Amino acid sequence: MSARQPTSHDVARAAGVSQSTVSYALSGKGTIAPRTREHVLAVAASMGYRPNLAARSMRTQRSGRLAVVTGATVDNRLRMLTGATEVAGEAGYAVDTHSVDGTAEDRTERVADLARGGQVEGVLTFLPVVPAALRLDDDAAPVVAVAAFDEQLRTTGELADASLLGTVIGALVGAGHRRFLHVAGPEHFASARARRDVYLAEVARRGVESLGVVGGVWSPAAGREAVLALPDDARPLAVIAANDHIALGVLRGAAERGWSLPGDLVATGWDDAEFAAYTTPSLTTISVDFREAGRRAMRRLLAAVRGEEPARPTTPLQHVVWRESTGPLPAG
Amino acid sequence: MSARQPTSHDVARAAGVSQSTVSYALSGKGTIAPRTREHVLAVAASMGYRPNLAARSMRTQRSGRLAVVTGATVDNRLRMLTGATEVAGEAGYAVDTHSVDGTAEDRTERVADLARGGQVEGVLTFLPVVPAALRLDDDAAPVVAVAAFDEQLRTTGELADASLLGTVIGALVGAGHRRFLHVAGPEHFASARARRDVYLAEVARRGVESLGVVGGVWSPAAGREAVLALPDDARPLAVIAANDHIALGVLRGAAERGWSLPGDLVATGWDDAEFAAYTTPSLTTISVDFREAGRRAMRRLLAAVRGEEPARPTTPLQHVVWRESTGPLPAG
DNA sequence: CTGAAAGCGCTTACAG
DNA sequence: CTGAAAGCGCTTACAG
Repeated sequence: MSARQPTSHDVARAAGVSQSTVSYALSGKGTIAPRTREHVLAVAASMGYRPNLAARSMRTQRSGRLAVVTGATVDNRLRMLTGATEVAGEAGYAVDTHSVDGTAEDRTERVADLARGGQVEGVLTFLPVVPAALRLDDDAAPVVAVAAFDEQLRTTGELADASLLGTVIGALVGAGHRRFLHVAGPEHFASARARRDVYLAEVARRGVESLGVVGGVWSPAAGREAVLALPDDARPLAVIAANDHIALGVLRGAAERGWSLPGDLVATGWDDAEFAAYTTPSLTTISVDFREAGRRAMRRLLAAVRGEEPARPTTPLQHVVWRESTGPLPAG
Repeated sequence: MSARQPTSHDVARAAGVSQSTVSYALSGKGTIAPRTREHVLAVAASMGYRPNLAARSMRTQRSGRLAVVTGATVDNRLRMLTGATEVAGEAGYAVDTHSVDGTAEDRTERVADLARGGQVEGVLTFLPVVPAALRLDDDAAPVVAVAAFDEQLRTTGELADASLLGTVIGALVGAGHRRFLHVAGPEHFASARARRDVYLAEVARRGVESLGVVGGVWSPAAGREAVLALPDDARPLAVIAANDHIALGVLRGAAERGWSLPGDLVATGWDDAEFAAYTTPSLTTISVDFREAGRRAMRRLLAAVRGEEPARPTTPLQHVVWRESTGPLPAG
């Protein structure tokens, strides 16, 4: 057995100073002579001293911990988590990951529990919650929901920004497409609702035909079934899928019917998943910088924890990537 | 402002007992009269009491925290993280997520830092580390590496188990295939090495031709380039890709050359990614239960933390899923 | 069966 | 500029 972690007391003894001097030297807070400070720092480093966070947390009454809530659903949350963890670490926070399943109400309850539990200073959730069910007292930790979309809740709306779909539909109309179909994501995702709403507004505004909105899950099966359910004379058709997984199912459904792209059908996805450039045909989609989204979400949570106003990021998180699944388009 | 979190002292006052009695009642450890215990529990619950983990940790000299190390790479780690978090939570541990980038040496250094830092009781890494570089003292926290493959390191070898590839190659040979190619994953992944080794052993053992081992990254680009680099007379060929992303690139490369599956080429992947059932043709692959892999990895870490022998799981984590990309096979 | 008390390792007024 | 001391909220021998 070797020695346990050195404490500030051990460092003090080795440096020939008092324990409080060690603390002041390390924090840089008190009025410490530069020579003393450097000496203490050198001794602490040579001993491999690391402050005990539990003790610090007890004394400061701040846990130094933030919770991030994720779920098992397959999507881009690991990249968001990566970005969020980076920013939290730079700010001196540890991130506790919580994996939550169940209904939206279950998840909301778990998030509320975390915010009220006093173990964390803030909660960032990557899963939709039900704002009306998220009853938090004044002393609960702040909650930031990524891509949630409600006034009561602090939110990072950028992932729910669907405005680029206007660009996509505009270009397809410009290329001669007159009939559209939307395969939507789950209703409780703000991003899915926003994409559906922009789709409906765009087809109405541009006076083109819509065969409606179908789907409701982030799954290739939804896209495949949407195409298989179409009448033969639905062609030519432009299918706007709410994400790349759904769009992949659209490609698959078209292949099963013997419909070819882009002649019978064109398709678009969302997210620029790793597979999107390698399907046949490759998928036109909207690329999203999820890692940066995670960074921004965490910055927003940190601002809430500190009671500051969050910085309003200006650079866009999304851009359109045109590929083969939409066929040739007029330049512009 | 409302009141801060109640402490065991507050509960004691409200229940008319001493603070130590509250502690014994909650932990169930001391010799507490059942009536007293129930009363304390009821009062604590009514006040919404939650023990301060920092204080507990300070007193018990155990942090109650485990670190999980992930990275930004796109793969199935979120599902593994989900499983690991579940098991840790059930065991009363909080999980700190650390996102690490850089070279294998950088990552190893970060993992070693975490193990030595004294803030966590154990470290689970989903990224490969360099065992030789992971110099840990006796008092460092135990490290478990998922799919690492070295004697020095505790490891969960199941994800690196490539034996099912023998089944796959056997069936393909039985169907008449005589020429194979392997598109491998990165050398520092134990799973990639194991798949390559089984591939080489199987083609040698069965006396079929191998065009070699190419690749080296978990990316569709590697699969696509491998196919584009083949001579025209490589057909008919069976391509064994180290994962589904690579296999997707193989499909794409074949499409670009005008080669059809399964006539000119058959292909297999690994992981059963969500897209694998929806490519055209759909992908024969080896399905892996990543969530269960995460659970088992965390159980292994918990066993190491407790100094126990880990349970040896018996149910398989992987199974072959035959789909269109390998064409029709003889029954059996 | 219950309570008084020590102590985990810090931070931070306060005294010198 | 430095040190002695209090106290954060628990757990756990120990005394009664």
